[in-house]
Amino acid sequence: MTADGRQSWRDIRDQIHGRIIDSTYRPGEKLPRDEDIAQELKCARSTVHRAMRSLAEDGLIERRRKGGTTVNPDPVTRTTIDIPITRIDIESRGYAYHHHLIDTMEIEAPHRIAAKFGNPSSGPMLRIRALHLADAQPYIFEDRWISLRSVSEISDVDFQTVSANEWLVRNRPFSRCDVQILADDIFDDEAAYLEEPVATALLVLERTTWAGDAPITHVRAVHKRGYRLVSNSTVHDAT
Amino acid sequence: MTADGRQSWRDIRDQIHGRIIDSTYRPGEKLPRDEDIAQELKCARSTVHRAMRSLAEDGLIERRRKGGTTVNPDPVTRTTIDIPITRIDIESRGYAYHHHLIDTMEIEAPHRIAAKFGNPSSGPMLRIRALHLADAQPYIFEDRWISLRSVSEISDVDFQTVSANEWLVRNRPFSRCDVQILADDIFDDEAAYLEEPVATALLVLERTTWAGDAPITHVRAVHKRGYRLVSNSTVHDAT
DNA sequence: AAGTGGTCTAGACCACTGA
DNA sequence: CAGTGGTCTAGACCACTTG
Repeated sequence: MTADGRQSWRDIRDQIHGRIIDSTYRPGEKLPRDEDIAQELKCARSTVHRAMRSLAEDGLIERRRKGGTTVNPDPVTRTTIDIPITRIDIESRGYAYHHHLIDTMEIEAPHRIAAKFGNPSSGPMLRIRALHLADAQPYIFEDRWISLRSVSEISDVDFQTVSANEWLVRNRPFSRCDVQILADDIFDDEAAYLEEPVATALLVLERTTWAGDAPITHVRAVHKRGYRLVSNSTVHDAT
Repeated sequence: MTADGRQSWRDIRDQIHGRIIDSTYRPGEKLPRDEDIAQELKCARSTVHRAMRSLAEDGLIERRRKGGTTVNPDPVTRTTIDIPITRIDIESRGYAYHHHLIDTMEIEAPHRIAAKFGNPSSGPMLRIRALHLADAQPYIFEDRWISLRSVSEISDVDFQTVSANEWLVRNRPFSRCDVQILADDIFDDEAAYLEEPVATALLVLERTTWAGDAPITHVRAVHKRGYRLVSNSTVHDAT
């Protein structure tokens, strides 16, 4: 509620949310039109729209033109995670950052990598393997494939100075990004670089990015034992 | 661009984004006021606002009243993940779902659990341990603590019929949720329930939720080997 | 073809916060 | 206390989609 007695979109959201919780609007069911809700709750339609968008972003409802608004029958816990540039991650924890380039090569991507892009003919790629160190201790091992066709400037970058991770994040906007998180058995070489026993399962992030339909990069980042991904604390200031 | 030649907020967003990429607006630097950008790009201030909100949601810029808009000096890859109700997760993969309640008890939370809520005196809690099965195979082991003070109705729920997971998601809206993702060594009992060797590290999700300041639940969910968390594919339809 | 959500505009006022 | 972003309103029109 604002100072002059008008309803804020948060109020409207909370009221609609309340009706979903108390089953006034049941899972799978259709809500009234925005305009009708606006009239009932005495606010502008755009305010209802703002509230609805918030609920839709949280995955509680689904909206379709002409189809109307329906309550998601299977609510989810939606959380957002920030994956920082590795150097920043390490420095923000108070460690000294070092970056060790292991090797690079230009080859055709093997099928399992091309498949990540959903495109069997993804062309020649630059493969970069590198180790990120925190206070001289291994922290993240990364095995990266970069499309030479989509990112041709990459040949001019000196990866001794800047990590591929940082260069790409800063210079290559992507329009699509897939992230997968898993605990994986690590391979021989990964184990060696991270100084862990071979059989150990560690936290792995696999990330694939595209610009439009063009593949940019796929990276497998194997994290040091004990690493935790932490969600952005989403506070929905409940009244 | 809309049919009648007006700029859509996506156009505006892409133009501003472009200026961040090409260093017209540099990391850490201040952008012009919304109103000035609106004049320059010939659109309404609210359209600029809409574009700015999108960029802020993606973590590219930071906005403050009076302080203005600044380019985030350390961009991140922001991704959202949906954690479904476990029954839905299993069924949507085509397996038969079963739920096995292991045990429940009402006790004061130990310090390590109370600490998750940031509150040493979180009161008496209900601890529930349960196993979720997919086609009769162990899938997720969950060790859950529920605040009896905040969720008093919980005593009336029959956890043979509905899992605590599902009941809470459907009936207890939360205003804050912390999620942590890690690959953890599993404990003796967890290993036994999941039929994995004791030393194995598996994917673990720890979730803590509050309603306002009141703790609701903390759960540690240990996932079957091979489990992958997959991000919502964010498509930023690039032009 | 018609209905519903999505967006844009213009203007007013609020609320936070940095100087 | 003044400046900037945040929100609300009313109205018009667009665009998607379903019947």
